[in-house]
Amino acid sequence: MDAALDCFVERGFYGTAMPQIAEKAGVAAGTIYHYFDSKEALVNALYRSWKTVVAQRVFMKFPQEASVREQFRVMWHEMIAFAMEEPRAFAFIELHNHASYLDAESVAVDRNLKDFARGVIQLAQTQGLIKPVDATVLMELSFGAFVGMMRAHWERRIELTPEVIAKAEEACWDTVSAHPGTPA
Amino acid sequence: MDAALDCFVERGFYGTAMPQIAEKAGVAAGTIYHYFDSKEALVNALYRSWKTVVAQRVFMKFPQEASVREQFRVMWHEMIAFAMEEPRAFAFIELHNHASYLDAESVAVDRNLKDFARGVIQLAQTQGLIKPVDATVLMELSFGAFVGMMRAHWERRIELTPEVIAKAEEACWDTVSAHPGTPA
Amino acid sequence: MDAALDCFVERGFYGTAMPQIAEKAGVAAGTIYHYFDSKEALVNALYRSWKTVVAQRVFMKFPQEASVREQFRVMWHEMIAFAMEEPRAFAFIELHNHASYLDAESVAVDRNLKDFARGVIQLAQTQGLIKPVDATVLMELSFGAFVGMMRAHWERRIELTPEVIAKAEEACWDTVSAHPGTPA
Amino acid sequence: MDAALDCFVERGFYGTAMPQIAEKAGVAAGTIYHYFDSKEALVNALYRSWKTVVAQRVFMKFPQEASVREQFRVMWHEMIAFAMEEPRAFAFIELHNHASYLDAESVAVDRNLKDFARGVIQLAQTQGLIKPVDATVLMELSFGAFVGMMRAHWERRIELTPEVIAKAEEACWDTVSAHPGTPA
DNA sequence: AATGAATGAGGCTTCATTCAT
DNA sequence: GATGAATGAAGCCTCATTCAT
Repeated sequence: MDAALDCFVERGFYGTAMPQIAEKAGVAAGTIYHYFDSKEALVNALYRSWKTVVAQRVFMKFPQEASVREQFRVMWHEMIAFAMEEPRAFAFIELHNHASYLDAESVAVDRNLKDFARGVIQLAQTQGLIKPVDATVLMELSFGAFVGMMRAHWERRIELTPEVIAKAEEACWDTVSAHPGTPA
Repeated sequence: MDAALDCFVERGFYGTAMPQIAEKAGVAAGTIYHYFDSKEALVNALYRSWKTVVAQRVFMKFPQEASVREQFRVMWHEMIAFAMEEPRAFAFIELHNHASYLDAESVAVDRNLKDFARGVIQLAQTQGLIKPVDATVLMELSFGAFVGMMRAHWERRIELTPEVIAKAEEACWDTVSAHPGTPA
Repeated sequence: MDAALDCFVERGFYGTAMPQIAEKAGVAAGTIYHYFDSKEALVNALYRSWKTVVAQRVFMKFPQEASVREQFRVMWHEMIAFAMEEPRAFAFIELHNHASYLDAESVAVDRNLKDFARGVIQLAQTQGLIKPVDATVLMELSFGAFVGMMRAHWERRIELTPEVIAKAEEACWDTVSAHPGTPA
Repeated sequence: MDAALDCFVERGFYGTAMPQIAEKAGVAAGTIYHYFDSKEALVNALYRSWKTVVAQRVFMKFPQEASVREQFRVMWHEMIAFAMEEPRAFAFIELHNHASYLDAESVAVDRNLKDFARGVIQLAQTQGLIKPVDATVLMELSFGAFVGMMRAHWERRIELTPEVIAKAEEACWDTVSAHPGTPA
């Protein structure tokens, strides 16, 4: 249900009432329960659905054979592209704290993408291209920087032109690179 | 009310019931209303209170005369120190999306610290020490990286040893530095 | 909701709890809110509904062509009939002070009937049949006398036999008549 | 407590909170309980106090030796005078339905004045000066007319000039008089 | 005597969920 | 499959009352 996304983005899980979602969707309140067992089931389905979309995009576009620098760039731009095309979905999955109602499966879907990214980093570390720091830390720093930028964009505190995006990507590469500042 | 912090951290604003807070605080539900007009007033007071603590720490310790590199390091460590000493407060103010219930004053307090950080960055940019990118973007990237790391720490996905912290700080400096990789 | 009438009559608007109404109606408390937005909406709907019933009765039965004396008698007996047939409704709309929660529309409905009655009096004054006193004053005196009698009846301090009613009607006619005491 | 009068007049007994009364009185909430055992005790004390004032006025001024017509006039004007001098007190005791919280003593005080008035009427009836109708009915009609007029005055729907008051008094006399329309 | 913080029951209202249609 | 009225527990908040100061 796409209406649920709107509601959850705006007021969070607990702040959203099922009748509100139903109204925005143009259906009766009871109808939702034909498709989802409960409010939690709905939010988890929504979360998994969008997390999977992101993962699909990143996995599909990931250039296995390209250089690490290029791989980083592609992943980064893919996530930006998603965040720009589906701002509400991005805000929902990344700008809210879901800890208290996500089920095991949703958590697993989330870990999937992060594990993949960490794997890429770890591989690159063996080649000396990435800083010799715990890969999870680097991944979180890098992803956190990205999320921070997108949050500012969501709150209209910055404007993301292609140039800004490119510069920000370089800056994030510097975050993880073993040889930052080196021309791509 | 310190009990409110616990509750809000765990389940967010809408997910927390006033009686829950009262019980955790060991007082009657009605008592809270002697000190706060409403649940919203409470969450705003809490938010402002802790945001102010962070701002105080950063402002007090900020080395006006030191090098930009040193200034960055101090600010970063000051925030880390706060996040480690008051993990719940940090999780509350940075790991949740407060957009729908913060009042104007709370928003202003938040902007205060960010404006300060941006000012520091802008000044350093005139000296050519920081990347020539929109200062807000750099600030959000850097702060976002920090928050991302702390979120991973909060979720026990990474462990923050002094060494990891130092390395992470360097990585974040590389994010904004015009000459990353240069020894401090 | 007819149960609301019972409750409001007995303890007034503020003295009545929604759950009490729900219980008396044999429904759940929440059910009331499918039909009325709030307690105030409920009391206003109830007030308007009954005021309209009274107005309808008086308007329908009003003998446009009859003598003023006959018109007065008809209006008076129509109101008595209503008060006797629907004692709770009458007690609710006339024996309570609604000032603090009636909305504009409810006030308008009320004014409707009083304007009509005043108009009748004013017309009769031009014929010299009614005392040359401000029509509103006469109307309020007359209606007040009626309400006073009904209040005493409600409180079981008097018994209203047909004979008493007829005598009271005559007395009230004397109140407004320019030639009281004249045989009808 | 004079502040209580203001509150009760405006929103009734159940609609008024003790802290509101305390605030308006400029004292602490607890202070009220030094003088009154409960909210009900307070409202009953207030009711009795003012009812007694009215009774005192009427009894004191009642011209035992004068004509019935004069007695009626005096009682009527005495009540008008009270209602004009203490409009809030009058509105409180006569414009609200107190049935659900008045105690036995308060009811007795009320009955006192009405019994007196009825006695006067009954005596006059033996002289053939008053209509041969149940005395209580006549008394309620007359008093109801008075209250109706004062309610309209309270709601600013009429203006009570001395002339209007005199005319209204005559009209009310006609209500009860066995020979209405006869010059005083 | 006066205070006002504290209480906790209870009031109004919302909401996730059910179920007869 | 879809509806939406109904439910009743639970949420936010108020309030009469108490009591330590």
